[in-house]
Amino acid sequence: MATGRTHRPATRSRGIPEATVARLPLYLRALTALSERSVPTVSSEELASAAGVNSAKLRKDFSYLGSYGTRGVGYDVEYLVYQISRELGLTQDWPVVIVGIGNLGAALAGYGGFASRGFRVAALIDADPAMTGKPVAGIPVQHSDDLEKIVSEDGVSIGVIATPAGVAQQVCDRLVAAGVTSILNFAPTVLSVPDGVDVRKVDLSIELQILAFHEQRKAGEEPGAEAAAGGPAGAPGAAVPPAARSTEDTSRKGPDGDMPAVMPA
Amino acid sequence: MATGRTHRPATRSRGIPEATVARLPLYLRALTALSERSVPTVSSEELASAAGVNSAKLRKDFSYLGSYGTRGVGYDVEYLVYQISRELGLTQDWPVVIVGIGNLGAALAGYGGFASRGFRVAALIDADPAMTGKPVAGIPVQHSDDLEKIVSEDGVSIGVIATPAGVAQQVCDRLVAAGVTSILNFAPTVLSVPDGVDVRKVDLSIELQILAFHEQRKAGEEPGAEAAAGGPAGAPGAAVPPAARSTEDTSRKGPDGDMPAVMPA
DNA sequence: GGATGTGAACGTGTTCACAGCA
DNA sequence: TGCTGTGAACACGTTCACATCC
Repeated sequence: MATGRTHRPATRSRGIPEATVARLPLYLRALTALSERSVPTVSSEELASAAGVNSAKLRKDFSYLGSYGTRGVGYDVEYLVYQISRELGLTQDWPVVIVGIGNLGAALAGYGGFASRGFRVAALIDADPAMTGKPVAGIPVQHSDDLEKIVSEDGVSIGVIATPAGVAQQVCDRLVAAGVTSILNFAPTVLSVPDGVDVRKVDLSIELQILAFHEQRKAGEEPGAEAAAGGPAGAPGAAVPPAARSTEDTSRKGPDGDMPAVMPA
Repeated sequence: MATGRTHRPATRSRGIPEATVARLPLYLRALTALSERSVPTVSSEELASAAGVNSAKLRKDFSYLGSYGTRGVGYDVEYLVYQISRELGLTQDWPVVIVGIGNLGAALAGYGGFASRGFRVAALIDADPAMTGKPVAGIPVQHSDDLEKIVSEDGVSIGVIATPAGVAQQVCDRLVAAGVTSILNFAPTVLSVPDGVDVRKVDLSIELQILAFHEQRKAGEEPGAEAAAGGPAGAPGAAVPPAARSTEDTSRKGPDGDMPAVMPA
């Protein structure tokens, strides 16, 4: 969803579509579960429903990886687990640093899904001296003064930023300068990075806002729902609309609910 | 990215593309920052760069909302803040419950980005009796026995699941039964919900896996980089490849790095 | 002049439907 | 027969480039 840039437009190599790459982890998880239950093979139909996609998409996705699978039978679970892992680069060890050990950083440090997928938390880093040395999820927190040393000595190429927004860019700059080339950003800021560095972004409040959008639509369009009047339900006594257009308001073609007459300067 | 279903294909209403909706919160954040600095107007160019998108996309996005903006001048910051907020449904108050108050749940409870966007944490819910009554981020944790009561009494329509994967589906079922129609899921599971309920999913390990994929590519294709041999760098001593195909291995057209000869049953 | 707003071209992703193979 | 693998059709999203209006 938020990759900094697609590295090179289509560097010769058999290009796996980005949308497919984003689903491989989903398939991998479903396959891992099957593997643990010692299921030997799955059909595209079964696997698709376990992963929450439709089977045509799944087959298409797999076709980009190669012709694994057997017609009339399905896919060999173990074999697919390996192929997808390899494709994603999970057959190698990825040391990761987490910067910013608040509640979120701590949650990430203790998240089981990392270790089981080839990711190793190489270090936890925080700027607060009071945290230094304190173990979080069994790993002692190190001070951010040592960030560069940690990254370069451990050959870390993936960094996770879980700091407040205000310091995220400078943490990012230091990580990049020290050699990190992939960043997962939880701070609600747009990070700017040089070419060749990937940034992915996870934003909790954005997700909620998208849900709110759809939620609002439901209320407005339901056959016999809540206090639905004309347009999208007249908001109850909550946030006060900030301000309005200065000069005219003719020619505004805002579809409905134009503006409650208020005024700035 | 992971909406349960597009509610109704295109229910008469002026449809705002999903991709646009997903970017509105981004614009809103950038605009809010400008508003706080009392900037009166922005050009699409300036705003786009603050939000991390290109200006053509931004203008197209805004054109779906209506003709806000003035040719030759730009957009009125306050006005746009209001219009986008309204479009997203943030001018009303959304009570939210968070279920599962571990580190992640606590991080969410304390996350400033909620309150400032019309979201109100109505309740924190956890199954552990030892947590009950304990305040987290200033809000006392309630026991999950009371989930239904809390949801219905407070008119909660958005629920956040931050529980372990094992109980996520049953928490989800209870939330839905109690009246929740939008769910933000942090548990690494595919939730199944009835029609009309939206689910969005945030998965930490998936994001890392996507980064790993690109990271691996970089190493393999860089002009003069790391231990690059032929194909995508021979993985150092890490995860052992799980298993191989049973019968043949002719006819496999796995593009490269086919399989290290091992065997299941 | 200098910006927005938008049709048209393009590219990406999804779905259909069926050929091909075990 | 039953499933995978995939071309072709379609839908969605992005970018270009320019007409339009302040």
